[in-house]
Amino acid sequence: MIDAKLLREDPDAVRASQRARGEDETLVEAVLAADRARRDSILAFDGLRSEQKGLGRQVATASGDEKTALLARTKQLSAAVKDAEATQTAAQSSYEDLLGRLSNLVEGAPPGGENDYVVLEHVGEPPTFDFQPRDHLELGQLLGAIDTERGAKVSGARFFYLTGMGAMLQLALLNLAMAQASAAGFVPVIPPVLVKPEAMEGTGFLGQAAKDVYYLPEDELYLVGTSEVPLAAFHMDEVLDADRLPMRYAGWSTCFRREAGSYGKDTRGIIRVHQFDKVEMFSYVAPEDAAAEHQRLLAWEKEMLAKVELPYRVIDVAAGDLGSSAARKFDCEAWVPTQGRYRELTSTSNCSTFQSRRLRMRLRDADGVRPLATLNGTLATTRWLVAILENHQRADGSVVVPAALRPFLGGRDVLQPGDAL
RNA sequence: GGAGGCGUCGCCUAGUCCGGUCUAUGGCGCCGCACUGCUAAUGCGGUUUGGGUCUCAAGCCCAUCGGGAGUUCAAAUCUCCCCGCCUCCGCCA
Repeated sequence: MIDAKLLREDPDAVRASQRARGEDETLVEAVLAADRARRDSILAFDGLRSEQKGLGRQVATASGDEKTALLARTKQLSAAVKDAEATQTAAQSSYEDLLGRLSNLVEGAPPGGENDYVVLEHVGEPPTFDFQPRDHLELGQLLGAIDTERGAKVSGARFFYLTGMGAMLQLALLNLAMAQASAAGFVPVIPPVLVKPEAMEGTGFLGQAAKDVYYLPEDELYLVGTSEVPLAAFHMDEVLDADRLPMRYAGWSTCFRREAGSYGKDTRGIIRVHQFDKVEMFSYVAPEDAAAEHQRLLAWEKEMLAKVELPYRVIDVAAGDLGSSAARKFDCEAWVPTQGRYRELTSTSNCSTFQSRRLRMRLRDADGVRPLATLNGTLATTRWLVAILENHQRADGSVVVPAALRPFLGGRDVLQPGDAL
């Protein structure tokens, strides 16, 4: 939810943001009209209610004929109050519905759509092989690490088993990420992955992303596509003391995505799957600190990528490709040798005050209570295994384990085909 | 799954049976002021959140007693549904 006051005072800024995203500009007019209707209805209701309360106090102390007369008047008024209240409730909810459809205000993202990102930097060199490199699935099968056939047999397309060293490698990666986050001051969290509609709605995933969300109608619960959801909703309906900020959490969770509309895309291997694991960073900060925190999250992602020794580039995602909650987004994309291109491994979004308004989270400082900003960023996912396997492979199908991961694998420095667990 | 209890503006708490100056009591904490070498103590005042009005502020107004619906001229208080917490019983690990 965007700042209603800003919308009223500077609707052009909101129109410009909608335009940059390629979204409906005329929505701005509709919201403004609904806002006027809402305020009119509040004015009418408050006035009547005030009168009713005054009369009520007189009734309480009156008696006899005087009381009878007062009761007659107040009875009439009561009907008018009921009408006004119904009008107000309707006006309020239609206003909120419209306001909720506006995406967050873009802050500095390049204009354009999916292909209009700006490359900010390249880090590391793509490896050169004097042999024909194998892709991650072939390596995974050689190493007994990835089993997509049985994944499909048991659960369907886009499901897989991690077995043996594959399972261990993923645990090592996620543990390394948790260790880094914890050392940086993040509170480690293992959150619930089934959440109420309120949490899903509040984080902005029931808008344009709704088709990618698993829903359990019997229980009215959603499976989260990222621990961003439970981490953002963690402080729902709370007022946080400003001197406790920034508050940082690192969530480890399984993530579930329907991947509707991506049929035929990345069907091989584990690049795009319905279920994977992820360590996610999440920050609550003062709005004026959000841009700086965004850079810090990006720096922590780069630190993690350096630890697993992957070549990658950083892109500034274009306005039209942002999620509805994000004001700006940076992705780190690792080189995938067999695809000859960079693929997203991390994504960090500055949601400014958009999520905190929807989830009714505020900060309290000397000046009073005001919204706060939320940001999130990826620290490791199952997809990282793709890049690690492919970039660190050797001619015999073995894979060199990056030094930072070895302590989490009992000191093992190479994964060998035929390795016993 | 069955039975019962509880939920009040940071924390604790009065009020709910029997609806009406509840415009929600008191304490703790916190903030401001006064007094005082300093601190402490004491005294006085303030202290939920959201919204509306207003150029801003102050002020004023409305809503808010877990959430929703209902009864009533009037609901913290009565009725129903839901949520959460606790206790006991049953069942399963």
